[in-house]
Amino acid sequence: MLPAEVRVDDLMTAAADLFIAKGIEATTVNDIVELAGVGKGTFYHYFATKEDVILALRERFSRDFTKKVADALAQCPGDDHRARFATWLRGTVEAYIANYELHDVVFHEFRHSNRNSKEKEIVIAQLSALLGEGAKADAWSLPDVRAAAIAIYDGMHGVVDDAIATGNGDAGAICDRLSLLFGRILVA
Amino acid sequence: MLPAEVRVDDLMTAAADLFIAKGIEATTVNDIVELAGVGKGTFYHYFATKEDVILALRERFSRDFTKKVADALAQCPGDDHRARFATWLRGTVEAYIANYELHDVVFHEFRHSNRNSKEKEIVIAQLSALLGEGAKADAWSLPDVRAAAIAIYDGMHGVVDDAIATGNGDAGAICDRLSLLFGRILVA
Amino acid sequence: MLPAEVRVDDLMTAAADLFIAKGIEATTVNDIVELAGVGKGTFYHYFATKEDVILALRERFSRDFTKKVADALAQCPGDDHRARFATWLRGTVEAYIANYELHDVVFHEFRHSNRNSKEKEIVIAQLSALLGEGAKADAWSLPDVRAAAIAIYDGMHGVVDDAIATGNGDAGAICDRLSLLFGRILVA
Amino acid sequence: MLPAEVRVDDLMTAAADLFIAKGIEATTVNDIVELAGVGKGTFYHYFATKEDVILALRERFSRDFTKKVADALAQCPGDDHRARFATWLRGTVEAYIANYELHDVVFHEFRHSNRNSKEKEIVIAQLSALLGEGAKADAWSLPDVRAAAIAIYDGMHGVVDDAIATGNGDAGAICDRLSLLFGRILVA
DNA sequence: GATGAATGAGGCTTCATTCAT
DNA sequence: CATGAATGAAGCCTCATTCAT
Repeated sequence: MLPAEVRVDDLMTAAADLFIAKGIEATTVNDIVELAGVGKGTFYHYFATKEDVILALRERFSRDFTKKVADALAQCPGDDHRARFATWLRGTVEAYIANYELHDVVFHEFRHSNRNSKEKEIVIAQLSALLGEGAKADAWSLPDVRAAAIAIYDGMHGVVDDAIATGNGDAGAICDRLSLLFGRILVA
Repeated sequence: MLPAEVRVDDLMTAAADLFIAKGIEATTVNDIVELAGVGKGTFYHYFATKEDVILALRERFSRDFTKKVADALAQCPGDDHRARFATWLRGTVEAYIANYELHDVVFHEFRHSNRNSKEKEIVIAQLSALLGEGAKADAWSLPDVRAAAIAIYDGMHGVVDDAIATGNGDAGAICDRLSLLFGRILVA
Repeated sequence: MLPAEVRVDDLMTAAADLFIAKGIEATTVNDIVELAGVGKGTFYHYFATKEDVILALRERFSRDFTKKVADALAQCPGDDHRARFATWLRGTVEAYIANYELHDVVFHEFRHSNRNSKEKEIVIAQLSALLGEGAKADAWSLPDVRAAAIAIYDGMHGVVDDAIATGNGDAGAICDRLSLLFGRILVA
Repeated sequence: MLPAEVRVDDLMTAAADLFIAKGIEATTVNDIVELAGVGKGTFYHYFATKEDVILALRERFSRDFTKKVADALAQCPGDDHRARFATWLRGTVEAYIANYELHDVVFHEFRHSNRNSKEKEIVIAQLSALLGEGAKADAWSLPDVRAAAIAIYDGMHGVVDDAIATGNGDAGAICDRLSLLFGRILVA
């Protein structure tokens, strides 16, 4: 009888590992509890359904992701907007590379008819704010901040995915390439 | 006893409608044959497995998509690279808006652990070629054509998704916004 | 691949036997298909849920029951109302004795919040008609035909149950006792 | 930490309410403790199993029921047998109407293969005694006291059920109708 | 006394696929 | 060609009960 948090965490981690390894559908609740080393009832003590773990994983992922980037940004002088963008890009790429497998599985493989998830919205809001501040301070001009944020975010995803797929998974190189690309968008 | 093609088409269309409405997993072969108005055995006459329909749907979607854009490009003078890009963008956005629901379901919901599908590769190749030609003709310069193609393509997807989600699904307005954005990337 | 009716019947009979022997709750769908000698899927080919068999059993029971009594009554001169009541009583008691186990299980053990089932209503209507005709022909008088029908029907059930429980399960003797009792109700 | 009796009573009442509302099977021990506002362990302090509550509920119901009728009868002169029967009828109908939902659930829905419960036997014995005394005193004659008691008791149940179902749940009117009916049985 | 986390056996149901007609 | 009855493996989930705190 450990504290509830420990169990929940064990179960979520076990689930994440299996989802990554075998996919969501192929992973059974049995697999999860076996790997977590608890009884099946325990799973349902903490999660109402199998879907629930996925949702919890999503939230945990987003929370971690957003926090990591926010922490990095906090280290950055508030008025050097280009540096802030570079920091955002670096943090985002690194966080994504570190966990893209879980990201894939949890955000793409499982979509219960929610095209634009709350989670993505948070990330977009974070980037939009950064871009908006830069625009306000005339570090760059942007006719449509939100569209730019989305294009940059999804563009980043695509390029990183491609880098991973083609084996060029080095965060530094990817960031350089993306900086060049997105630098063109962030002009006066 | 209609010609086989008609049957196949009926089944694919029924499947597509159901996949969009209920998702792939929730759609059973029973649902499909019922909507198509044929017996269950007929399904297995034309498709080896349920997966097969999805694959067929993917191919049909890609074929249509690529063809539509290629046709539009064919109308365009080969040396006006900016116009060609505008044409590509317009065609792509329109085709995507017209069928994004099927696109979602068939390309995202079903991923047999294939991060970069053959189909996406074709589209990227098409755009890369266009961008490469423009670069070669000095219409613009591009340090990394493939990265630019991917970023533009995925960026476009994200912005269109957002436009649809927020109810601004007008192709013209979206293209204008995207032209402004991507125009910045395509500079000398 | 036998005709559908055969399978349905096999399954219903197997279910009935098991319900009687072990009770509804204790009987699993597995038990049923095993006894019926079919695959588990076959069960769900014909019945949507386990409850469905119970409902089907109810209807079959009622249909048989009503028909048996109606047939017996058809043999009876339409104007000898006392004889008709005796016939009804005899038929009802016999049919009930022959199948009270199934009756118990199917009508009492399983009640999905339906106090007065459609099935009972049919039987009551049948008896009410008989009593009403007798009253109209002055074979007896009855201030409240429906109440009398219900009291007689449920009273019969109770007495037969008691006879069965105490081992006096002889239909003839039971009918004699009941005739005496109910004869008092059916007076001018 | 209330006195044990209070706890037991809270649990029984919670259970009764839920059994009535959702049925016995559908009611979980969790539901019960939640409604009672106690921990799950507490339930098992006072009841060995879930069945135990049902049994306890049965006994409480029967005790209350029998007592109520016995009290009413005690007010009645011992030699006015018709009045005594009328009192019995009135008390029984009223008690039943007041609690028929619990009665249903506790006596019908849960039957551990006990067709004739000990509890019913008590009630029948009570009525049999009353009828027997009347017969001995020549207030009426009865060839089979037990059969009459059962028929009257079950007949009463049926008629009251019907009255409730058809919305004529007035105890007075029901008793009038039943008096007329059963009065015919209780003749010299 | 009171709690509620932990359990695990076992039930119901789904559904892709086959194949005799 | 077309059908749909038959299958059975496999999954999700329930819930009464226990027991360490």
